[in-house]
Amino acid sequence: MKKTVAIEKRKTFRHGDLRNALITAGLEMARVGGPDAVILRQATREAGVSPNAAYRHFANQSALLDAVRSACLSQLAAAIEDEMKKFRPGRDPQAFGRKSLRAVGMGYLGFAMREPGMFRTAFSVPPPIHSPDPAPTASMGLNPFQLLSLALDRMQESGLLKGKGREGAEYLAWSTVHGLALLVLEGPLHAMPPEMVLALGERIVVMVERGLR
Amino acid sequence: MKKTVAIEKRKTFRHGDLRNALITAGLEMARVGGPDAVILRQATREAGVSPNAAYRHFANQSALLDAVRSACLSQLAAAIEDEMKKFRPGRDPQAFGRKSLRAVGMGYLGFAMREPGMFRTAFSVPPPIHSPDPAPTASMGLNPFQLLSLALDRMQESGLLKGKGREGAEYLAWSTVHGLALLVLEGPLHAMPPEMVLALGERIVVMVERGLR
DNA sequence: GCTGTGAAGTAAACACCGTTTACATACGCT
DNA sequence: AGCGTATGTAAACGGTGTTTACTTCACAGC
Repeated sequence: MKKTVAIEKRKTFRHGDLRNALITAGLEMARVGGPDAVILRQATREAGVSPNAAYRHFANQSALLDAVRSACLSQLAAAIEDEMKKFRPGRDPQAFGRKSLRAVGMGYLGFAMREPGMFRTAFSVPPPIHSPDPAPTASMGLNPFQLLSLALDRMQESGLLKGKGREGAEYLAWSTVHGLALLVLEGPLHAMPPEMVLALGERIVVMVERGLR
Repeated sequence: MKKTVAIEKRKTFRHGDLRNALITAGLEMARVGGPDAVILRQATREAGVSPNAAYRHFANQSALLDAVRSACLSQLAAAIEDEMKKFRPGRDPQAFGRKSLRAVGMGYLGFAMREPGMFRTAFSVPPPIHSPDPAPTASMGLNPFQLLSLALDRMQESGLLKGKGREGAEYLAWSTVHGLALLVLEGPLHAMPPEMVLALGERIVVMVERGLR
């Protein structure tokens, strides 16, 4: 059986948009098989191009993977945003803060379960630092880390988090959800049914909220 | 410069202990470079044996990696045990419970920082389930998960954890520390100085203890 | 003590991967 | 029109996992 609907041989010598085509192919491979599945030669094959053509657009396969990872991070951010947009400030600031934190946690975890390959790819190898993220694709333009910070800020503003509790709270909250996601995806919790995972997720967000203060 | 002190050509046709030799070589590769660095051919080379000889002892490279991962898990368990052995029951059961939980968390995190390659290997691909672990090397014969359960049991016995709080607490506590370890090892917290990581670790254990109840 | 049988090694090959070097094409600018 | 350069191709190299066919030798049973 042939993959990818048959690659029609293009007529033009130039591809026209090879760089994007490679990223798209890579993204799909990441979606299906995680970071180790993004194979440079395979991407060129799907783009209907010779293997080394890729090197006109990426220094090496690692650079391609970087681009794919960036795309994965964007999708994760978008998933979190979707979850956050369900709530508006309203008249109870504390409830808004809590709901924001919950949205980040569950959006994160939900994406990990819905798109394990992309999630694993997003966090495969070190993106040097979280500050200058070159892919703010999602509509708010914030990466997952910044979305979490936003939620924590809301909690602080509403008085749910006092001064000392706010410092570095990103790291604590993130660690918690990230850890659960990975234990479920590729750790010993692999066989746990999704509804139980989500229940754990709810509980873990509560634990963070209570434990941070 | 030659690696591994020069492989002396053995005189006997049989190697004698090839399986273990391959695991040992693989473990060292994992230590240095993580799961992706355990290369079957390289292992046979270091054992002074032809590449396909490995297939007399392992079905494929994945099977070799499984064995190496199992060894990594054992080392992690041993590191946690070392941390736990620093405390004995004493006359304050609650303090003992708290110290036990802290030992598990910090032992886990400390190993991750001291031996990133082994740690990443230990949790690379799914060990099907956590129950029938074929490598109880550490002296108590408990795997990391079981050591955590033990610590939580102590907290429960001492009254620090009431009935409902105890259920599934393993997953919550583990997620937290595991997440921090991975964010530090291969995530956006890559550049964080170790002392700050340890401080976060202390704080996270407190958060768990307080958040669980 | 001889033998034969099966476990444990070797040799050679295959397909696939990333990457490099040398060459071909055609786009777009002057 | 012509040319420079960005973008493609062809062919090759070394490394990987894996398979197939052959060789060696330790040891059990006569």
